[in-house]
Order: sequence, then structure tokens, then C-alpha cells
Amino acid sequence: MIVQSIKLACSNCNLRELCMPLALNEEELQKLDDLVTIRRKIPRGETLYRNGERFSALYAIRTGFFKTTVAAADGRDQVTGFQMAGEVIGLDGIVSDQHTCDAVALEDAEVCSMNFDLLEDLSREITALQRHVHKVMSREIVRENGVMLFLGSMHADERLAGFLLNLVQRLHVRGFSQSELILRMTREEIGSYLGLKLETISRTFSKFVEQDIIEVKQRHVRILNADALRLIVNNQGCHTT
Amino acid sequence: MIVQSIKLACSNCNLRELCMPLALNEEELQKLDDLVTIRRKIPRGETLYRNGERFSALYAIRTGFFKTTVAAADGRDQVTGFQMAGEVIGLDGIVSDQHTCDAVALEDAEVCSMNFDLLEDLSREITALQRHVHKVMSREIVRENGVMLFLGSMHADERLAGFLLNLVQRLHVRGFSQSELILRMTREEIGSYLGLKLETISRTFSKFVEQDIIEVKQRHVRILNADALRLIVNNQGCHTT
DNA sequence: CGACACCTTGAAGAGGTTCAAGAAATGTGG
DNA sequence: CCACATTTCTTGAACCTCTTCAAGGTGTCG
Repeated sequence: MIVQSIKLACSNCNLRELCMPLALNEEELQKLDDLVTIRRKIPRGETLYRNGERFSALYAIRTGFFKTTVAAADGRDQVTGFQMAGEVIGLDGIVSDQHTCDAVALEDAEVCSMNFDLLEDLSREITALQRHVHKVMSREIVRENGVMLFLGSMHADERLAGFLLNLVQRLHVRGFSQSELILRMTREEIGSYLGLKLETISRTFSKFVEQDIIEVKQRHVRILNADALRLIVNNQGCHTT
Repeated sequence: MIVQSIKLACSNCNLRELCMPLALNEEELQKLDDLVTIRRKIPRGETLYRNGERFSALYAIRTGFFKTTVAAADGRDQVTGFQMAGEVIGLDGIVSDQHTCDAVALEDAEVCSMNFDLLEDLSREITALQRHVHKVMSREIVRENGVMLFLGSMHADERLAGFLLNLVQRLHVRGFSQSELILRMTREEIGSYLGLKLETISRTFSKFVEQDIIEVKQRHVRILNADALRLIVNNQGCHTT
């Protein structure tokens, strides 16, 4: 757990548009910079926080890729999300002052730590920041609603197609390709997130490859036919069998 | 859509402990009362809000019972939650100023409408209220994490057992029995929530009845052996087959 | 009382899982 | 830099849970 006291500056951060999309004046930006003072590096495989740990801060991801998981009483666990640069994690800890899931770096990562008490103080002063915090939390609720729809009423190929489209869309917003991506997680982690076994993920990938919808070389995926994926998600992909 | 301008008073509300568990002074309570001025009655079967509708307020449920659903592009829909008195709904609308799910009353209901802009204004003034809003949203995120765990990695009997325990626990907090409950929703709605078909719900109920874990008379359920349900959820109920 | 929505149960079927084996990639230490 | 161990991925075959389809039963409300 490496904590560095490097002075950061939201005002200069190229992720601000994603992370803090606000129209702030000079003074407000300065206060924001004062809030986000600590940067933490999380090597691949290490946790940013764990279930049961005391909650004190939200984290804005600067670089890297995370998964969050919740554990059942008997040890089974479920991936609840994958998070990338510009996204905020740690919201689960607010309600009970304890984190209720684990956040694990899937590649070397760097996060900006935002002390939550200070964030609350500041968001009482800066209306736009208050609104932003509310939107970040609401967005997470809506995202989870979408996952529930996937898990509760979609087939394996629909889930995986939607997953790929979602990933590539988020990467595209960050300036990456619309059609190529590198998976930072294993088949097993994808499976856990989608409520499927790793073998099913592998088979479904193979099926998509056979249909010339994607190319797969290990973690490297190229989308050849995004429309086909969209049709599959919308359950109109039956005739393509 | 019946809107009444009845003057309400949080200060007198017997649900305040659930809905707004705050230590507020006289003046703050008065401001809260000013915020919550509109009460809406929603007859059974009607919607409080719909996907696509403009978002303007959160709703605190005074009486009655709701379900929320999200719809897929092809029409399939998924129940994302059941909400009862003292719970707050509408959080999904904050992020995009539009609701992204439907909220349907499963029995005649009454809600207190809280204009969200005013709520934000007030929560900048009252620290305890700000904190409370954050906790309500975080609680919803954590709840949905739990549902994802259910949907993603549990069997039919585990899901239903967990569902019953959760319902009865929430009812108990509200002063109802720990062992008896009346289901306000159909088997199909339970099934949708749990990612199962209504026949599976029915069969699993029957299985629990045969094992003397519960009694079922239509919507009326009596829990005879809560420990057995807990064992099932924790995946230690195998030997009871 | 009749119409309708809801629930139960059986039998057949499908989608995904489990088990197993081997291949490919990745990392480690000499 | 190569050999070896380990992790990850793919694919096949058998199996199982849940779904689908179907029919009949129960409760409710005008």
C-alpha cells in the first residue's frame, strides 16, 4: 500500500472531463485541487480496498483497470463491475462507513484519493460539485439496473455481446478504438460478471468468431460487425444462427 | 395522477425514523416540512413514474408497495426492486434528468414528493440531510450489488430463500411479524426479480412447503423454519434434499 | 355466477454447467 | 535465453437445472 503525497492538480488533469465534468471558476478549481491531494499506486493484483475495511474516501481512477467483487457467506464471489480511468469507485462504503466489496487492480493502476468528509464539505459550497456527486451515484444505480436486466433475462450470447459493446463504447469515449480492445480480465472474471461459467464465455467467443462477428486472439478482441452484436443484444439475432 | 396539496409534516411522521433518520433541530425540521409539501396517492396498478419521464423529485413511500422495472429494447422487462413504506424511490432519474425505470404501485399507495432541486438546496444547509441523501443512494448501490450476487451465482432455491428472508426482515423493522408475510407481488414478478420463471417460483415454494420450511396459502406465507432458509442461502442446505 | 387473473403441477426440451483433457500463453529461476 | 511450472484458454461429452408447453385448479371481482 504505497501512499504518495504528490501534489496533484485536477485543474491540469486530462481526465477531468470524465471524472469531474464541471464548469468551475478559478477559486473552486483551487479548492478541488486541495481536496485531491493523495495519489495511490496499486500494482496489478493488489486491492484498493476490501470488504469490511473502514470507508474514508472515494477514488478517481487515473490509470489502470479495476474489478469490484462481492462475496457470499459461503465464499462464492461475484464480480459486480469493471472500472477504468476517469471512473469513481468506493461508493459502496458510504452507507455503513465500511466497504462492502473488494476493489482489485487488474493492471497497474493509479488513483486519486478524495477524502469523503472533505468532499461533502466542499460539495456544500460548490453546487456544481454537489450535483456531480449525486449524478455519479445515480449513474452507478442505473448501471446496476442494466446489469440486473442482463443477469435476469438474457441469454449467454446476449450478455457477452452487450458486455463487449459496453466496454468498447467506454474505451472509445477515452480515445481508444471503436473496434479493437484488449481485455484486462480473464474469461472467468467476465463469466462471473455475466453470471456464466468461463467455459461458456470461451464457447460464446468461439461462436462469434465463427460468425465473423469478432476476431479473438487471447485477450485481444477486434469487433468486425458491431451491428451484429447490437442485433444480438436486442434479441433480433436469432436468424443469424 | 392525483396530486394533493395537503400540508404534511415530517416532524409528525411515524416513518421518519426509516425515511429521514436525522437528529434535527426545530428550525431544520421546519425546513424539511416545507420541502415535503406534496403527497400523491397512487392506486394499485398505476405508475408513480415511467421510463423516459422527466425527473424532478424523489419519493418517500408513506404507505403501499411498489415495484420498479427496467425494459430491454425488445420489450422484455426486469423487476429491479420492491419498495415499501419508509423507502425512497426515484434515484435512477438523477443522472440524466429522466427516469430510466417504471415505478408501479402493487397496492394502493401514498408517497411524499420531494423536489430534488429543493432537496439539494436544503442538503447544502443541513449537513445531516446531505449525509443522509448520500447514504440512501449508497444503500441502493449496495442492495443492487447483493441482487447481482443472487442473479449471478445462486440457484433457484437459494434466491427464493434469500428473497423471503429479506422481505420478512424489512417488514419486521416496520413492526410486522418475523414469520408471517403477505406477498404483494405475483409469482411472475418474484420470478422476474430473481431471474427465474414463475413456474420455478411456484415449484420452489412447493418444495419448501414439503420440507416444512414454510406454509403457503396463495400470497400468504408463514415461515416455519427461518434457520433452514438461512442455511439454504449460505449453500449449506444441500444435505436437506 | 361467470370471466379473468393467478397459481400449481407434469412432461419434454434446451441452455448452460460440470468434468476432463489438452493447447497456448505467461512467468520464474537457473 | 531457455526449460519448466503455472495460469489461462479451448473444446468435447455427459449431465442437470431451469424453461417451455400444456392442462387443470383456485381465488377474486364485477
